Formats: sequence, structure tokens, C-alpha cells
Amino acid sequence: MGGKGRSPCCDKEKVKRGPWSPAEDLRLITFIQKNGHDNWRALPKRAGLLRCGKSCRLRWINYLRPDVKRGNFTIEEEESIIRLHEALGNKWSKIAAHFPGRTDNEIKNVWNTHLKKRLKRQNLPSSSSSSSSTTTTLLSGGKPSVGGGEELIEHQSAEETSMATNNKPHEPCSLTIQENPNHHDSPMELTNDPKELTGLTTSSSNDSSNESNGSSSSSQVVGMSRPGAEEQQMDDSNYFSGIFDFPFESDSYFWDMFNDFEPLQSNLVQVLHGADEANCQRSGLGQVENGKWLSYLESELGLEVTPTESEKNNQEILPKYATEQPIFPEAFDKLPNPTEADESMDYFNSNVAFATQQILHSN
DNA sequence: AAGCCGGGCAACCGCCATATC
DNA sequence: GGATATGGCGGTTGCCCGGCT
Repeated sequence: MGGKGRSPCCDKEKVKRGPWSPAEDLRLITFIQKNGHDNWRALPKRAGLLRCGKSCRLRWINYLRPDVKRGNFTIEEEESIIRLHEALGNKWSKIAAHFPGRTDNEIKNVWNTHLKKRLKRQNLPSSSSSSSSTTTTLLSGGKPSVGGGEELIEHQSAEETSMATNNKPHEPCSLTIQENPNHHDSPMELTNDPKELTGLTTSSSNDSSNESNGSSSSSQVVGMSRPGAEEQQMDDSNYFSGIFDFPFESDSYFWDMFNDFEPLQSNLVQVLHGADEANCQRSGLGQVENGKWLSYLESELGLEVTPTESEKNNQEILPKYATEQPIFPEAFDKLPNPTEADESMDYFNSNVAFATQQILHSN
């Protein structure tokens, strides 16, 4: 191929499309936990997913990664989005960088479905829509300054301040947007450097006082949010603990099951310890232990796959579950579709619940 | 109760930027 | 320097669901 245009990122005839099933989610999560995501294009095949690499990436970034925050946007967040959109335009990824745990897709959706309409309804320029009752501090005159070096927005409510005291040391705790005088390519360039965003947060759904987020109470990742996490997370030990925190913490049956499973216990101890454990995930011991619990989990989920000869020959390279051959689609059908799951539960929890049922039933 | 309609959101598409060979 | 591979981004689509008639 040459010249303009690119070949499709994958063979669309051979990939599954549409909503992700819990089993696919689980498979993607477990694969990335263990192997990271160095190569999105190769990932689906290695993980045994009949998905396009791009689709895997989107699913991970927008939904499955441990620091993603879900639930309704707070007024403060919405106000900030309006401010940032005024300054940056449709640069959703840049805007999202100022909201730890929020994805560009989510912010884009919020803008298109709520904020844009609200502003239109108010028939006011967005800059004058900031009659917030919070302590949100905006630019003097409500307009972003262009060319000046002053702070554009400082946004820290009392609620956020108190929340910040409970944050982990590295967790951002206020939203501060500064014009970086070193950036000349855009007159309104806002910092995207995570290092420049220390103290950045939003009044958020991980605030225990915020009950508006009905689905986040138990299954959401706790406090791992930080800007630039996508680049850093695989090297961050907290990343792994975050992953292991969120799917299972709310389900005592599942915990009980795990407690009875020694290989997993030892694995969790590994995972939940320090930064070196991240490397351990890739080490032989980590792989063995991971393999045990993943095999166990797959077994319980009915996702076991008989390894092919080539897989057997590659056992030291590929983890057991990362088959070179795609998992047979019918294996996924054993799990309920998201829409069939208990609506009161988080999507992932529904998967865990289903697995729990299967396990209890089998016992 | 059934059909219609609109909103919300997850996922896809295609282009661009960057890295690598 | 050009070709190619890959990741990332923004726009758009299409499905699902709740409200309304």
C-alpha cells in the first residue's frame, strides 16, 4: 500500500463488533493486567479476543482501565468543562486531561448531550454561565485571557478541599489551569503535562458524600486517578492494585471464594505489594501464579480453551489464556449480555456476580 | 398496552501525528 | 526522505431505554 490512506486496522470480516460482553471485558482486563498493552494491534490475537485492536484500546481507556471514573458529572465538573471548552474548543483529550478518571469520550458526550444544549437554552455565551454557587473562581470578567500569563481558572470548592485531605499523596486535589508561557503554538494553550497538573482534581463521584452516582458505590476504582495515567499506569504499582481492587471488592461471595483459593491469595499478595510487583507480573513466578488464578477463573466462567500444539510450544512466551487462536465465540455466549444483567449492578460487577453464581452452583 | 420519539451513551470510522524501518 | 505501522483524536452512528401519546 502506498500514498494516502491506510489499510484497515483489522479485517472487519473477522472481528466481532458491537457491545462488549462481560467475558470479553474480563479477558481484556486480565490480559492487560499481566502483559500491559504495548501493542494494541497484536493484543486481540494474543488475548484471544475477536476484536479490533482499536476497539480493545477504546474499551480499555473508556471503560475498563482502573482509574476511570464513572457516574454523573458534578456541577463543578460541568462548569469546568464549559470553561475548558471555551478555551480549547473541541480538544476533548486536552479537556479530559484536566479531569482525572474522565475520558475524552465521556466529556464529549456530556458536552454534546447536556452542556451544549444548556448553553443554547440559556442563550448566553458560555463565559457568562458561570453563576456557580460554589467557590469556583473564574477569570476576572469571566473571560479567558489570551496572551497573558495569569491563571486562567482556579477551581476548588470547599468540598474538594476537604476531599483532598483524604486523597492519596499523589492524587490531585484541585483544578488549576495555567497558561504555559513556553507554549507558543496556541495562544490559549493549557498545560497538559501531568507534572504541571499537580493538585488537579474535580469534585467527584469518588467523593463518598456524592451519592448521585448510583453505579459507582462499590465497583468503581478508588483513587487511582491522575492525569497522564495512560502512559504511566503500567509502571505504577498502584495501577495493579487498582485493577484488583475494583472488580471484586463488593462481592463477599467472590472474596470468600478467593480466600479459599491459595494460588490466588499468594498472587494477590504479590499484586498488592510494591512497585516491583508490577515487574513480578511479568516474571516467571508472577506468570505462574497469575496463570493459576486466571485458569481457575476461566474454568469457572466456562472459557477454558484447549491449547493447540503451537500454544503448548509457546507456553513460556504466551500466557495460558493468551492463546494464539481466538477463543471460540460460543464461549462468550455462556455469559449474559450486559443488557441481561442486573441493572442495579455495575456492568463489571454483573459479570462477577454471574461468575459467582456459576461457582456456587458448581459447588 | 402498544407504538412513537427523543435523549444518552458506547462504539465505530477515518484522519492525523509520530515512530520506526 | 519515503513508506509503513501504530497510537491517538474527534466526529459520527446506531442501539437502548425511558417518557409520552
